[in-house]
Amino acid sequence: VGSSQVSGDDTPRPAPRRGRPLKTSPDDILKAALHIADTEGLAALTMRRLADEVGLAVMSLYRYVPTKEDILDRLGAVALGSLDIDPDSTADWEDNIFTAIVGVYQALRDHPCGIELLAAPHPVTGAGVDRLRDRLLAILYAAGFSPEDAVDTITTLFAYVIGVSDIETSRARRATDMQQYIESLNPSDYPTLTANPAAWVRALPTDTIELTLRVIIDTMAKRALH
Amino acid sequence: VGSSQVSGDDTPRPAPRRGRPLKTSPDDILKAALHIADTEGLAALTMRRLADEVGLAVMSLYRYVPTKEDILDRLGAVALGSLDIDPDSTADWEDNIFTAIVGVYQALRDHPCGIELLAAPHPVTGAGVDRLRDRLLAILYAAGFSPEDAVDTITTLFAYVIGVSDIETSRARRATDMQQYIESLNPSDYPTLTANPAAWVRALPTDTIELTLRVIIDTMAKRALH
DNA sequence: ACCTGAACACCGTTCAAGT
DNA sequence: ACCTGAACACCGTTCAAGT
Repeated sequence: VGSSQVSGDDTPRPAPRRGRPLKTSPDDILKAALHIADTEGLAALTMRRLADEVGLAVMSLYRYVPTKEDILDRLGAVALGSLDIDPDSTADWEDNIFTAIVGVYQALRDHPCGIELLAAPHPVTGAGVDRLRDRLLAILYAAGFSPEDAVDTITTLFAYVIGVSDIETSRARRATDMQQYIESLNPSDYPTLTANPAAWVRALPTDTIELTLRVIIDTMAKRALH
Repeated sequence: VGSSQVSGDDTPRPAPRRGRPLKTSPDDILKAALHIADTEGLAALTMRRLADEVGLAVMSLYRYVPTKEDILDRLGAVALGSLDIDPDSTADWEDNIFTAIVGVYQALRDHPCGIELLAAPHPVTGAGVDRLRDRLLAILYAAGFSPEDAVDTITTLFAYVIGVSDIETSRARRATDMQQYIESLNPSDYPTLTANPAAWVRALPTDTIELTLRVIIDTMAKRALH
């Protein structure tokens, strides 16, 4: 994770030779965009806001970036493609899958905007994400999974990890008013919910998340490998 | 599910007595909003688009609905609150939880905008959703779960169900171009992924979803009840 | 060669005017 | 009593003009 090179890799961008020096770079703009989207949500990512952040006039952004949609594409690639999946050949395939998917989860926690982008109509692609898909499949194929079982397993693991990240970041973004809201409900209408308002806003513990992932892997393996 | 009454319940709205008859009702507006948001996504839900749909000028909407945010609130309540959870007292608590969470999944499939709303910074509340939370907790408390274990179990099940719905609807909305994209990749870079482009766009089978839910319930029960 | 303001078609919403 | 257009502060983006 955490490489400072933020741009997609398949985009050669030769440095300018002469003339006025550039005020910034596509990479810096993308880094600023990622920061805004992660901390304030995708809705806060505005061309005007972004221009402010990098100290440029709005229209100057278009010198570095073709369109806002392109920024979103690259954001998805960065948020989810920054992790390196290097299966440990001495480890169980179960451990390799587990480690990889925990990496995905951590990437989503580091970059909450990744979740919003995964939910968006636009598919999240890019070298990093595609490599991730490819490596996960390779691990499962090597373990004896059929293509269908392998994809179902990856989808199931992703679903869980996306769902957890989704719940956690939307909870985190909306401060603490959920507990107040529960406390304001009529106890006779919602007796069980109001009996313990604090429990509901509790974060899912890491060991529960990891246990669930391991159980999913086990279950899918049993089904796929008879 | 499927009641025709779409409004929240805690909002008494007395019928007008005299004067010009109303062109429409808050309920009809909400129904139209739900339709747009479900079929075209939350981003397509525009006050202007909504006004068109109900045959009103934009500003006339504000006679029925205080603000767009209020519409979104009610949308969440409708999308997720329309299901009736009535635990069968003759059945296992496991079956009751399973049935309820499958109901949630179906509600999310019927109303994809529910997913977008759950990911939004605004919490999804309303009588239906709160009752659902209350009933699920009650089932688990009765089974002997601690408040923390109960909430963790519900969160885990919700996470999975939200993640699956999220993946499925975003796949559905983006037509079929993901397969084309995979086919366009360089096989030497992504050998496993490109070997079977069709497998990736496959929908998660219902029995895999149900198996996963049952396994999660089992696992959490084992942990919570020693 | 790089940067930027005015302008356009959108968005939600206020407010005063129409019937 | 109900409906609605003009107007405002936003949004992404085009295009012509500034240095």
